[in-house]
Amino acid sequence: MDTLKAKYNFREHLQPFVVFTNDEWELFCSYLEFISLKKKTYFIEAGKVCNHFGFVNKGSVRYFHLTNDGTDITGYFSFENEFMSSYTSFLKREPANNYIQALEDTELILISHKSLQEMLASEKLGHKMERFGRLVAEYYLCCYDDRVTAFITQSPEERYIKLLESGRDILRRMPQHYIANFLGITPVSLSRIRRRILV
Amino acid sequence: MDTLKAKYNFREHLQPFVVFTNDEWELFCSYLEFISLKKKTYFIEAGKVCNHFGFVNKGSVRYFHLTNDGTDITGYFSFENEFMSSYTSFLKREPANNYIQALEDTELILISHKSLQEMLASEKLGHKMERFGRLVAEYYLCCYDDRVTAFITQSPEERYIKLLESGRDILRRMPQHYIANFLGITPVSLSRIRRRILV
DNA sequence: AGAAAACGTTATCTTAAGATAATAAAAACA
DNA sequence: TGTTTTTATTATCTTAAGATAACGTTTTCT
Repeated sequence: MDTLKAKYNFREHLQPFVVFTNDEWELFCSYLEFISLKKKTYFIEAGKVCNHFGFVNKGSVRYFHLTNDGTDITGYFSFENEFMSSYTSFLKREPANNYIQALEDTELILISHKSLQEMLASEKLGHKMERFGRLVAEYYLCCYDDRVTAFITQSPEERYIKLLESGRDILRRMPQHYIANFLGITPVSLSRIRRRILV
Repeated sequence: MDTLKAKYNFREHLQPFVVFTNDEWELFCSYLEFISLKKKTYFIEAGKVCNHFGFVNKGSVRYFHLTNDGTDITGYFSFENEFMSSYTSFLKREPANNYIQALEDTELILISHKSLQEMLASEKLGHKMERFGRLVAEYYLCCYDDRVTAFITQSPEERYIKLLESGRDILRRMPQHYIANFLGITPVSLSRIRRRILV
């Protein structure tokens, strides 16, 4: 991985959340880790504590759950230039209840929990990192809020149509059965919905 | 409302998120507003921007959506000693898509968006308020994450049983048709589920 | 206390989702 | 290139959820 380019790209995509001075940026970068994940390998597995918060520099990942009867249910995706973590596990220091798997060869920029704590506690970066953390959490909170609202106010068909209208990457890049899981239905059911709304 | 007692209680319940020195606390308090909400009145209505983040000192509130065909769908509740806001609207400064209504005579401690911005920008409170905001957002993020996971991995019946096992306040204090909405199903359907699991 | 509203259950009917299996097409791979 | 594997659709059957209405009970209101 070209870490120089990766850093540059990361800084770019951090702008909506935090803008660093050059000095701060150098310090911040000293905490970063860069890893590559081969297709189909795991970033985190259920039962293990997620120790990193990440940024997808290249590639994409899939979040999924394994239910008691062994069914694989996809809950979310992160594409390049998006954050990625088993966030609840990372924050609570509890075992994750989901897996995160690379869907293609993927480059990640990681911040370990320990590094984050150090930055939060540091004189130079602390304040800015608190803000960064707040804005990231708020951003995802709003996303989750939308999603919960969709589950309680809309039918599966309505949720799918909304997703279509949103034009999100998911539609172009993910197989349909993952999308079905994401919408809270079975792949067979989504296939039927698609036929229904075509007529 | 006894604002002295309310402040004391608020400080107590803020502890998991932020611990203020006495000086900081005085300053913080100078930004607070105290209001009482009569039963059935609204804290926020859909279409209006939510300008306050609140804490329920006494009473309880219900969050609900009105769908296009006029159906009222309850999405959430806040009881005493919990936070309360149309958070997405508050954060994004966009019109809310939901209502928040007092279920009984309710006492609220409020922070206006303007006050919060001032605190965040202030020398004395800024850093601590960033952290406070971060921890609150993270807390709710985890709650939402659980809820979304329940929607995609569990059946309505399983969700209800989990709720039963959780022993949450909702069960004791909310009418069943609100609980049904909260679980993403109709009241009639919840009634059937209850009968099913009794046998 | 009496009237009105809200609530929970039940019944009926309709609709759609889950489970499962078969099939065909597309993609991955080796 | 030829072979798996993955994917999407379709069919059948079963199950449960939505819509609606009726009913009795409880709660709220005045």
